[in-house]
Amino acid sequence: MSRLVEHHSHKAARILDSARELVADHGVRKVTVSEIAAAAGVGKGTVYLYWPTKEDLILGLFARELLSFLDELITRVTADPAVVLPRHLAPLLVRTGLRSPLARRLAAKDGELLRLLTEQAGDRDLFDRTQPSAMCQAVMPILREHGLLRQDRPLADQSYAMHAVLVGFGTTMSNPDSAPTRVGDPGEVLADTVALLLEPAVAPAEQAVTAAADGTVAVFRQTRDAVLDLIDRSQNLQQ
Amino acid sequence: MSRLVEHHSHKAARILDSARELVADHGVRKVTVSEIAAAAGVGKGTVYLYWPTKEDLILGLFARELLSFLDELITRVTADPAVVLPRHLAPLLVRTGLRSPLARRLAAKDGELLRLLTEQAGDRDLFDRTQPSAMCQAVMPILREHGLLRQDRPLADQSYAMHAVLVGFGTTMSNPDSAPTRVGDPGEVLADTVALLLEPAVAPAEQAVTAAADGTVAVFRQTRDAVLDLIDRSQNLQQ
DNA sequence: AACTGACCAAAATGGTTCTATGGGTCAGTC
DNA sequence: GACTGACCCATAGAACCATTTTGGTCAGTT
Repeated sequence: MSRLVEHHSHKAARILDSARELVADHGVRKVTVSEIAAAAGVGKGTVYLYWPTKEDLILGLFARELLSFLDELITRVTADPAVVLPRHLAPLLVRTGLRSPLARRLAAKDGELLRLLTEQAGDRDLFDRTQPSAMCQAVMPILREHGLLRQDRPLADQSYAMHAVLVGFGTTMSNPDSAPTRVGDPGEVLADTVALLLEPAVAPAEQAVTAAADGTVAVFRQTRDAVLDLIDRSQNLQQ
Repeated sequence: MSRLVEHHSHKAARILDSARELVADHGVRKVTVSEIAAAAGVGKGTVYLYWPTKEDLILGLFARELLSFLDELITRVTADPAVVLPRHLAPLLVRTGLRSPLARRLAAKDGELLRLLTEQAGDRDLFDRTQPSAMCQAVMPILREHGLLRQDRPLADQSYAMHAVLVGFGTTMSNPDSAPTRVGDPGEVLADTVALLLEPAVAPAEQAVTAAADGTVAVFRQTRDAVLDLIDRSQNLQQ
């Protein structure tokens, strides 16, 4: 039984789709519940059947984007454990992040969205866990433990560098005009950068890669569960 | 004969010092010419003896910060050509940038300062030239030409990667709380990152390093001249 | 010549009043 | 039970106006 209201209600699904589109285009502050309802082809009261407040709707929206993000990561890593190799993981994280419209709005400093995400302690905790720094902190030790990272540098330095590289490439890839040169595929440059920086000279055994993939997926699943919990909290109780 | 008015007038020097401090603390919009004059211990009319408008004063301020930045780079590279090695140059650029209060305000999106710097075409050109992307675009080909960069990757990719790394480390170093781990000296991590990423396996000859340093200093001098030209334009004609 | 600060006029600001907006509710409908 | 949209009321925003502020000037002083 799915915990997502849109899996049980077509109208709820349409409300979320409309909300996502409007908020991505105009930002939280500029979008009204009336507009969302109109775009979804439902009455305004219908929105309040599913979400207690506008704020809960927006939180639920952001949480679903995170869910998609995590599901993409989990799906890709489960299908091919080699995806956790830094050269594959870094471009995947950045590319998937860049395809998340609310995350991009957040990165571009949408004040109202940031305020919503950080005013409740529980929500802030989740928000913090989706930042590149938390991802690096959680995942890098696992990669290191299984030999996917070179062993001749301190892990703390490697985590810091990975974080800085993700931030730098994420920022530059989201604003190509700021880049000094045009490159074919920035994701490939990132892959190469991370490979040179972090990967060992000798490729790790397949078993080690698989073990690292399992560990990484476990972390992603934990975060995913926390996201589902937030979604539960933001919806009205289902009958 | 120096083109900087503060080298000829003690009062002009005090005005600049006061302006720098006030703008660094409060931002352009919140600071008045009266406050600057009072803090400098001069009459308000005195400010207009040296600068035609408030805007010109602020532009002159920013230009002087750039001048300091460039002078620091030129001084260090001239003193020790090895400073142009990527492992030394990258931390130098980031550290020196982080010690520039107006540049930091700009990075933190001080709207009024950004508006001032970009509304005149000539000023915008200069502003653009001080961005990391322009620096990379101008300097990387020189390093490559003299063998300071590995030759097994396209130069365009290397420039892009260097830019992304500078942006990522600059952003993270200016906001340590956002980092995943505490590291002793982030500048050292940056140095190591850039060395692994860009430097050739075999260290270049000393002559090559010196030649690269000369070429790099020439580029910095050109930018420096442009900055001096802007300073000239922002001051009242000297008698 | 260098400098000052009173002065001017334009712009900004703060306060008040009035109108518009929008989050949320709920009686009525299907 | 699911849904609707008129309605309510708190808040935001617009318009207006009086006052204050500030960029820039310049007659007078040293």
